[in-house]
Amino acid sequence: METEKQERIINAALKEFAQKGYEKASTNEIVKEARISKGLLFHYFKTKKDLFLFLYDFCIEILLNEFFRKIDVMEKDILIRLRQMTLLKFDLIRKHPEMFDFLMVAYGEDSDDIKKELDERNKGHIATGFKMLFAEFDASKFREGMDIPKAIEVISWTLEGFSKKQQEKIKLVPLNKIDYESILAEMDLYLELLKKCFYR
Amino acid sequence: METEKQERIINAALKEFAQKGYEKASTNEIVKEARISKGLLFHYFKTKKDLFLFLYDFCIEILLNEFFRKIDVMEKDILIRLRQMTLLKFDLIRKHPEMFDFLMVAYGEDSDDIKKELDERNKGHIATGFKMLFAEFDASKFREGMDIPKAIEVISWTLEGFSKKQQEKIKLVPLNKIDYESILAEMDLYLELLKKCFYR
DNA sequence: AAAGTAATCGACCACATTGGTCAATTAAAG
DNA sequence: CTTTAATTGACCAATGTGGTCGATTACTTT
Repeated sequence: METEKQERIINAALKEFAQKGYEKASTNEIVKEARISKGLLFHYFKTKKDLFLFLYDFCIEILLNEFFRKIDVMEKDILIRLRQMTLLKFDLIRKHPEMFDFLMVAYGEDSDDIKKELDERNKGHIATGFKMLFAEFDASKFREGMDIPKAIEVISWTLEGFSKKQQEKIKLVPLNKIDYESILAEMDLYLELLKKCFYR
Repeated sequence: METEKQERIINAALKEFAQKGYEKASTNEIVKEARISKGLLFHYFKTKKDLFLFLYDFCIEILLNEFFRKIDVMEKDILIRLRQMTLLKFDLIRKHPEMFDFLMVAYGEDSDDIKKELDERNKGHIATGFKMLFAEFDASKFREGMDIPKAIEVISWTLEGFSKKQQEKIKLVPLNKIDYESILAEMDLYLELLKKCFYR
């Protein structure tokens, strides 16, 4: 099958699911957007559920792989590591916005039809990866008497809050002229502030 | 009309809208849950839209009023003020969880049918209230050379992140035995940490 | 060229659900 | 006893659903 048609189907489906969630998403809309017939869609994916779960695995595979491949586990400075993770996240959103949106919606999905399958898959991903990200950092950089786990949480929440704020701003601007440099610079101001507070 | 029946209708509608959003919410489900006839619902609220907007105004009135009535605008210590606001939010969620959930969903609603009306209303609320909350605090408490607006954002994001974390925990526990004291105590640890960093 | 096979189509289906109506019944008030 | 208000639920046209299937097209293989 031509890869271009494949892409059309995948993109159409991602978009539809991301926009409306599993149940409200319409296979009719998907085939319309992908410019294929109803029959073809159900020829390749036997059911709506199959389609959804295929997309899920597909996106996880790509996004998570890219994330873990690029991350530098040798970096022992937790502040830099968190900064790096945030940057990676930004990149993924920029490069694969549809996949990212889809996964976000899938994560919050609670339709009985797919909940079980989704939970199973998540156990693997979440448990496997995200513990590793905070392991073996250099605790000696923190000030004495500092509650380090709490400090790390504060940093994470700050980065998260900042990201969300930027994400909302970006939605209102034409994509071609977004000044990533200045966003990055601003983020570093927050990190500098926290560094002065938390580090020796 | 009996207040008890009123409450049944309101609660049923809040629950349904909060659960499924405006469009997916079913008037049939609402009347079933409220144990009234279809006709009666549309006798009081001419359309689904009317019902939704009534609920919105109803909840805003109650929750926002309660919030602004209880908040102490004389408190000049921004850390204490933010702490207070978080506590108030906790209280509101505990006392009116359905209303809170409903407003959260309503806030993210983007159905064409109601978007216009919702935006109009929001302009008023958001603009009016939330600027005031950060006005006239005592900036002299901060360390010299500190970027105060950024510091305040960090505090806000921390409180937000902490709240969300607790909210998720709470969902998994039977409501009767939640230890609010210890949650509060833990929150104060974060605030203490930030105070040491940001204040003189 | 013929035969076979895989890709593709779109009309069609049975079914569920929707927001909303309305003539009729019951309950309350004057 | 009459008037008025509250309340019912069967009913409606419309829309949309996920999925099927026999027919058609396009491509290979013989």
